[in-house]
Amino acid sequence: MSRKTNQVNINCLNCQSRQNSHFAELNEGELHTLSSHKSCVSYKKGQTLFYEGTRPMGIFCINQGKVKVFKMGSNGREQILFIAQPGDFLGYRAMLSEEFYGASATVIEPAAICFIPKSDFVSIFNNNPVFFKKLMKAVCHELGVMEEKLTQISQKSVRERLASTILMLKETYGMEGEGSDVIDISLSREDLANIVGTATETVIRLLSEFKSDGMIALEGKRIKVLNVNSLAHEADFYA
Amino acid sequence: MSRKTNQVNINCLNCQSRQNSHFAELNEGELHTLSSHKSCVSYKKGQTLFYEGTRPMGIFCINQGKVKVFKMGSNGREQILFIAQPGDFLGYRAMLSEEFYGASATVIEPAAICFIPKSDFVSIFNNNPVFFKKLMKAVCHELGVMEEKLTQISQKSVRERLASTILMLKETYGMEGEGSDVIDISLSREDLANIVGTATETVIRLLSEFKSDGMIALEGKRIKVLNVNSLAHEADFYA
DNA sequence: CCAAAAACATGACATTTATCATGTTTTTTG
DNA sequence: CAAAAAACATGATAAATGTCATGTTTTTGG
Repeated sequence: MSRKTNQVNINCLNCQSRQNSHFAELNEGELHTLSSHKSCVSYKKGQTLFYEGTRPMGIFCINQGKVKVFKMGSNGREQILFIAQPGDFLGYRAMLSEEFYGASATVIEPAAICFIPKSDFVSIFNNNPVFFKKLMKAVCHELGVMEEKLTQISQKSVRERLASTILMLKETYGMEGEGSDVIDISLSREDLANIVGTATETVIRLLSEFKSDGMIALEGKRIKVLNVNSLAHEADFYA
Repeated sequence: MSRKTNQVNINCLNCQSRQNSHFAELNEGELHTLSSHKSCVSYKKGQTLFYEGTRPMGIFCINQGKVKVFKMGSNGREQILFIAQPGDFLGYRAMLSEEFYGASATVIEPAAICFIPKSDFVSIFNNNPVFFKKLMKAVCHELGVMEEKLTQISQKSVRERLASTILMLKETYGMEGEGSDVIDISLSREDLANIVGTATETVIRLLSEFKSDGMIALEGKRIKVLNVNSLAHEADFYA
């Protein structure tokens, strides 16, 4: 029985992660529909939820852990589009546009993730226009975010983008209270490079520079932000 | 009366451009709603429909002409997100996510464009779930396209992106039948650079190279595609 | 717990691409 | 139509970044 994935028992009704998700305001009946055919599984780092080019069969709802969503370029390098965390769900974009997955999703921190078949998900929003509108609003927002990323990557230097990415990671994955300046996410230098859109060596070099300049500290592979202002300056939030 | 814009009379019911738009399948009553408070205006090259950072009040429906949608970077260079043509409508993304415009829209070829107030547009999809779903599908598709663009701009060289852009422009704006290899859109070298995400001089230089290599011909500022295969090769559709 | 693999780090170097300068051609407009 | 402005074009140069090579450290798996 050396299975890599294992069933886990997660109840939508009292799922903590649901509070931060688009599912937050569903009623009991709808939650029951969601649960009726779902399967919940624990994943190890490195396991893949779905691959670019395959057909979506439902959505992945993240209860615990982190997942990178990325496209593979012809040079074999990944471009990470975003990093999903508990409360996010994945795969609905391709499902709603009735296309194959445009990206792959791989676990980067040990995760518990539920899979909800397409039909159940569809029946929720078919019967709940308010939910569907919230979903629409979310997708539209996402599109705006992606347009902003495109502009950044096109116009800013790697140095600026790295500084900006570090600040974003701190905001999004920084810990609460004490140690809130430590970026609490296990990202390899390669993954970081694939967010920024550059070579791994370049990220390593620039991190060293930022460290010499006292803007960050490197605790193993964790990054601690020491000086938000000068990082923001590097990120060209003014110039 | 030296007004730069002039009213024009466009009837949604027999609007040719509507056939290629998301409005294609609306019924007569819905078209009447659309028309009830709309205003239709002709625009000259260079006029701006809306500015990044302002509040959307409705949607712009393009009857004739072409419009570039772009974000302004801190360096003052534009990043063109896409070029809208008859049948497209603009501004609904920000409206649906209830945000300010994330981009500006400026006419690049003489245009006739209708403005439909938010309330009329909203009432259409509030009463027509099928239409709303089509809209959702379109936004999701757009998001996929934008993710693809992000990956391209992050991973491909300027040369590859220019070749790829030329092929895309030919597909999208090439003329019908005779002369289908001429890109029928009035784009300055600067605009082209702002699509590709590079400096104007670089585009000019690369166009010269492509010309020397017999892949394109330059007829004034128009680009004629001579060899699709070698352009596709430059665009790295294989390697 | 040890060997193997992966990740991290740094140097040397080549290449791409941006920037600046300058001149020509085309387009716009009074 | 002529002057002015904008767009196009090309050269010279510098800076940013990718690539390759190599060594060290950390992590992983049997």
